[in-house]
Amino acid sequence: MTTVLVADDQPLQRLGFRMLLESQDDMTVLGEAANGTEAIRMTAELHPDVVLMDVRMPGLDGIEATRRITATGDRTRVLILTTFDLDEYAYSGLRAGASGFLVKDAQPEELLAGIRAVSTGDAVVAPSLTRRLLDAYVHHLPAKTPTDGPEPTPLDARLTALTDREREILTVIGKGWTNTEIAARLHLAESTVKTHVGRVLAKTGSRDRIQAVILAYDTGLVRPS
Amino acid sequence: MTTVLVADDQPLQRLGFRMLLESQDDMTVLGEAANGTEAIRMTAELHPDVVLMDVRMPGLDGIEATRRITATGDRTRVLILTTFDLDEYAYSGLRAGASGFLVKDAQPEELLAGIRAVSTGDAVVAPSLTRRLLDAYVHHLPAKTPTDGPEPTPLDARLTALTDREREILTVIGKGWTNTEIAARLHLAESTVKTHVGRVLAKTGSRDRIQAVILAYDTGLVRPS
DNA sequence: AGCGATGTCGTACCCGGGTACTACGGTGGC
DNA sequence: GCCACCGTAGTACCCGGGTACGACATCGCT
Repeated sequence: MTTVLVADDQPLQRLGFRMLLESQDDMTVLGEAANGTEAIRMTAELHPDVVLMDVRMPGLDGIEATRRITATGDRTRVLILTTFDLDEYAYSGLRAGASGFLVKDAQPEELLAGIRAVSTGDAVVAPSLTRRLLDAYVHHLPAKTPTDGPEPTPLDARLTALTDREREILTVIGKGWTNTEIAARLHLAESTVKTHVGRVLAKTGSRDRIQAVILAYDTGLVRPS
Repeated sequence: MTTVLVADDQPLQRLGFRMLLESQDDMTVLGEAANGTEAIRMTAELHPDVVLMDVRMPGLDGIEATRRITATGDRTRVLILTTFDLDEYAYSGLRAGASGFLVKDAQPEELLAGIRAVSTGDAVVAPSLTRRLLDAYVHHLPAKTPTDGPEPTPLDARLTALTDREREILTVIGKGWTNTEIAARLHLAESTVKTHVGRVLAKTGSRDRIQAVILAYDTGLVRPS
């Protein structure tokens, strides 16, 4: 059963979503939020699998709400919806940690498929956006461009939020050390290690140390031996 | 009207495919096969335009069935489906004469588009595979004419001790999947997953799945995303 | 026909990992 | 002087991971 929180300032729109989702026997709507602040509070309270997040809302908008929700390291995934396929929303939304970005005029089936996808950890992007998103992405990727070479460590944005100590912890996590080993070799109490690890997971949006290991490799913080 | 034969050992999966295909007014399902042998027999009998072929089936598997079907010189095209984007399957599948190779968790639209494509003689490959497939191809281009060397196994010695299934398990461990997720996506009991994981750890000399993740990355079994 | 390898599923048990708190000393900035 | 941040440490609790069994079906090989 996928639990969903609907965040949209339009009551009628919320009702539409609720009707659609409740018609599915594998989905249930935990609640409705009318703005970003409510969405954050209700997410912390109800822990839905997925938050259906409208971009335009009075007060705290959907992008900022997404950023704060994903920053908690909670298991909740955010699927952003907007009326228009404006690029800047998509970019900032996905950078804010959203698992997906769809346009509101999509087919109901697309929306449902999108919710199911993000609930299992996958990501979805509206087809109308995919191409432009990919273009922008690959424009940032290539190491084979002869122009700019001085990029040894383009670390993931998620790593910049870490303190030095936390990055150190992430490094040894990436080496496969257990909490006990970390405590022994760094002359710390195991409880302290747990505190650090917990903060690293929260800040990087990793659900467990395995995800953190993968992140360490993907960002190059730890290199294959 | 495109006629399709569905070959998959999972009744539920077959039902899903049938529902999807029958909902299209330009497609119809001629029949369902639960293993490779049945698929071959029913293909010879019904002459479908396309066979939707699962890789993993009891008895004769999808790859071998594909080989025998395409060897008949019949007009029937084979579109291979698998749960994972495992390279060896793709290689051997396409070498077996398949017209396409898609992953099961693709969007229904992708699947439908794929069926229509192969029915008209085109070929389709899952986006997640395209890159590696191209890499492999260009790697085969320079001066090498390998007739018997389809197995690029520079893998760590510890990996050779694993069975195919166990290597699959290690791959998804490397992707950070939990046992519960593995069970769900591979249609296995969690106890079975635990058994596999335990054997993988024992054979690779890993004390826990974190070490296994590291091994998967170090050997290149899983590549940084 | 028998046998080993492989894949599947189950139960029972223990332990490390992760969370949710609280707490306190040091340090640097304003 | 105060406060935000950081690093340290503790307790209590729950759950997923890993281990150790046993069991059964299929398949390939001899």
